[in-house]
Amino acid sequence: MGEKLKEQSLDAGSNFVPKIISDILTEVSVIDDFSQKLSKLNFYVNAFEEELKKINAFKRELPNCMHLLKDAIEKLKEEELQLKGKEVWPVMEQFISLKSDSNEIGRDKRSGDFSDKKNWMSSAQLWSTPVLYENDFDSKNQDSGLHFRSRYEEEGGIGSEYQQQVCNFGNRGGAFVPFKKPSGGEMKGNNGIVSVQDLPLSSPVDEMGSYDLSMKGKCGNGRVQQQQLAQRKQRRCWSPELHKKFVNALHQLGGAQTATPRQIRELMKVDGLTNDEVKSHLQKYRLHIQKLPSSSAGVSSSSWFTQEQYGDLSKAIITHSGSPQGPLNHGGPTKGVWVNDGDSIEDDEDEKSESHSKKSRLQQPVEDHV
DNA sequence: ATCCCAATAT
DNA sequence: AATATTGGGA
Repeated sequence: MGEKLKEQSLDAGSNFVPKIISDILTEVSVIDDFSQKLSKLNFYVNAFEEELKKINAFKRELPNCMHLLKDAIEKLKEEELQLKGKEVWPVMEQFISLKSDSNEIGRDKRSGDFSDKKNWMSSAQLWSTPVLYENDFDSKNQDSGLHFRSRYEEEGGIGSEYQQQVCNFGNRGGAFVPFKKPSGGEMKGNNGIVSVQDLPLSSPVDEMGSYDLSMKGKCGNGRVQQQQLAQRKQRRCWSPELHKKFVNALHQLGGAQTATPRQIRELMKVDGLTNDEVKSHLQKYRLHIQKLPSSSAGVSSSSWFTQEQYGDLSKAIITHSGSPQGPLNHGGPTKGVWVNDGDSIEDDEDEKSESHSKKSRLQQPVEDHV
C-alpha cells in the first residue's frame, strides 16, 4: 500500500514538474513577447522624442518669424496705401515679375501676400539651419560644435541674414533677393584633411564663401587672386584662452624679446599649434607691446586682436537667443584677452632696441627674371 | 598667413 | 657642400 501511494505521488510529482516547466515556459514566452513589444515601444518613444526636439527647435524661431511676417505684411499694406491712387506700382511689378504672369490691379493684396508667402517658403534655409544644429547637437562631439560655430561666424548667423532679407523687402520694395547660400561646402567634408590635428582651440572657417562674395566687387582686372585658396591652410584662431597660454609661456621664458617661437610653442603644449603660427603671433605681440608700453592700465578693452576677431562671432551667437552654443574653447568675447597680461611688458628688453646691425637687410630682389 | 633671409644644425 | 630647421622681419 505504502509503495503504491508513493508511486502515485511520485507519478503525480513527475507530472507536476513538467507542467510547471511548461507553464514557466509559457510565461517566459509571454514575457519575451512583452519585452519585445516594450522595446519596440521604446523605439517609437525615442523617435517621438527626436521629432519633439525638432519641433521645439522650430518653435523657438516661430515668434521671430511671426513678427517678421507681420512686419512684412504691414509694409506691404503701407505700400499699397501709398500707391493706391497711382495706376501702376513699379514695386509690385518688380516682384510680381518673378512670377510668370502680371496680375491685374484689383487683386493686389492677395497677390502680394501670395508672393510673400512663396518667398518665405522658398527660404527654407531659415528653417533648415536650426534643424541642422539639432542634428549636430545630437551627435555631439567637439568638432561638430566647432563647425556649427564657424558656420555662423561666416554667415553672420541666421538672424542677420534673415533681417537683411527683410530689410531688402521693406526697404525699397525692390525685388526679393533670394537667399544665396555661402556656397561653401559643408565643413565636414572639407575638414577631412586637417582632421585630428585641429583640436578645440582652432575654429575652422570656411573662407571660400565669404571670400568669393567679397572678391566679387574687387577684381576688376579680371585676375583671379585666390591663388591656391582651395588648399590654403586654416587660419589659426587665437582665442583668449590660447592667447593667455601664449602670454603665460612668454613670461616664463623671460619676455617677448627673449622667448623664441619654438620655446613658446612647447611651453604652451597646445596640440596642433605650429611654430609659424606662434611666430606670427609673437611678432604681432611684440609690435603691440612696443606700441603701448604701459598697457597694464588698459584694462579689458585694450587688446589688439580682440574686437575684430570676436565682434562678429559674438554678435552671431547672440543673435540666436536659444542656441546653447557649445562651451568649447572659444572663450567668450566677453573676456578681455589681454587684460591681466598688462605686466607682460618686460621693460628689460624694451629699451634695448638693439644695435640693429643684425643684417642690413640687403635682400636683393633676386632679379633673375631675365 | 606667407615670403624672404640669415644663422645654425645635421 | 647641401639641406633642414629655426628665428626675425616684412
